[in-house]
Amino acid sequence: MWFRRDLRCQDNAALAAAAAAGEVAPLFVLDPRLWDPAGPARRAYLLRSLRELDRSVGGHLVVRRGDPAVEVPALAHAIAADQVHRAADYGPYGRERDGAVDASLSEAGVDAVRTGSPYAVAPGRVLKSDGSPYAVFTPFYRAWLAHGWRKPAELSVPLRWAEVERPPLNEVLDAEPGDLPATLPDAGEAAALAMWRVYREEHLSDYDSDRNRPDLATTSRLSVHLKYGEIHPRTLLADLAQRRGKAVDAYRRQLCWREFFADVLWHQPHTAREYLKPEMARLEYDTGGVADRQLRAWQEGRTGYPFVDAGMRQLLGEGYVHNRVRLAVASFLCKDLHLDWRLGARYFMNRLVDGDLASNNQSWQWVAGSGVDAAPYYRVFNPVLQGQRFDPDGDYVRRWLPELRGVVGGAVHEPWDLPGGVPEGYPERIVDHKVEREEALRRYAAR
DNA sequence: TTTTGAGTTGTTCGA
DNA sequence: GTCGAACAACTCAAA
Repeated sequence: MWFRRDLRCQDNAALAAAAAAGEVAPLFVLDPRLWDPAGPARRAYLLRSLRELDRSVGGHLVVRRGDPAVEVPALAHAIAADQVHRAADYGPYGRERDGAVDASLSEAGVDAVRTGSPYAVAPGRVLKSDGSPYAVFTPFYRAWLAHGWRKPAELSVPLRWAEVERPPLNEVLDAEPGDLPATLPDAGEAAALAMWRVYREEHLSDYDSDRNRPDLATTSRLSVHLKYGEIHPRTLLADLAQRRGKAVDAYRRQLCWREFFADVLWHQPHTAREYLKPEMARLEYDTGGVADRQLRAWQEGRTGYPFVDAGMRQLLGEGYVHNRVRLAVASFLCKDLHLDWRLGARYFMNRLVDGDLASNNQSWQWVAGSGVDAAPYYRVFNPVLQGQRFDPDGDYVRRWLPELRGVVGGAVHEPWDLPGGVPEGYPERIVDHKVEREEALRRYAAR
């Protein structure tokens, strides 16, 4: 069983298929093509998740480093496996890699068996009546619901792990990188299931009303666990099906956004890095020394707009940002600083512990007006209003900006209006939102 | 086949 | 303070 982005044993269709075929040797390949660009937070998290997976598979996990097209057939040969099981991967690189691995397995006379995917509905399966893919979310959502999905996968026979000679995991796994966020979520399947259980019972019912509130703990924070497949969306959907209400519908709808973006990437792999709407690349962007300094201020959470800065400090501190705040900081980069969305997307992918190529890049394109079902260009987020609306008491801002902890209440969103002026140590605004909003509208209209 | 109307996570303005 | 319109353009499904 070749584990990739499905680091779990429960509700794992590929693992169930492997178990049904006989003794299973669990394998993970640390692939430099994925490891190198992952950034410190995801590297550290993956190492922790692999240790947890090793525990789940009774200490039998084999970890190898290198090109999967070499390492997977090599292990298959060494233990005389007749099948290699894996789930589907729908990313641009994953497709290419899996094709190469399948080819080398086939040469070696080993069956490559593909079962399941990281999604409830595999990308490419939901199509319009004319056979073309959806480009708007709501119709996709309706068709996705109508399409439906399988029940969680169950083992038909108990798992039996093959005894494979392997060096101790500590000798194979790298030391954790430096430059880590101060806190990372607990890794592994058990942690993911526990998170979901608590969320489902205690917070889900508030999801509809409070999910946009970064000051409250009202989102499930399962993104990182979904990213690494420590829990399958089908597991969540099966639980949701037992419940009724607007909160349940809203949560299911958010899961569908993840599937929608994966579907878009599947149909148009180049959108992982490039504009879905190429004409948007003609937009007039700021470049040069000032733009570089402003990008750095944004990255470090020193723009002078508290809601934006709190988000960027949360990214540094946790490798995670609340979804509402991701929208606000992304809008700020694109519309207030007039920078290319790809700069923001790249930085996010470097720092996020839950960084998912499809969700990250399609969402950035949505904000920039270049994606599917994109925000209209005149939809410019006002960082002060967003703060006042979604962090009314300023608790979220104070949590991440120690310089502003002395300010009471929602006034913290406009530190320049405080009686004593901007508190010591907190920067003045690097741009005037009112001016830059007009400038953004001008540039988008002129495109 | 063509038309029509709803949809898309926001802000600002003026009545 | 509240509310609807305006801010484009385009997809999609129903009529």
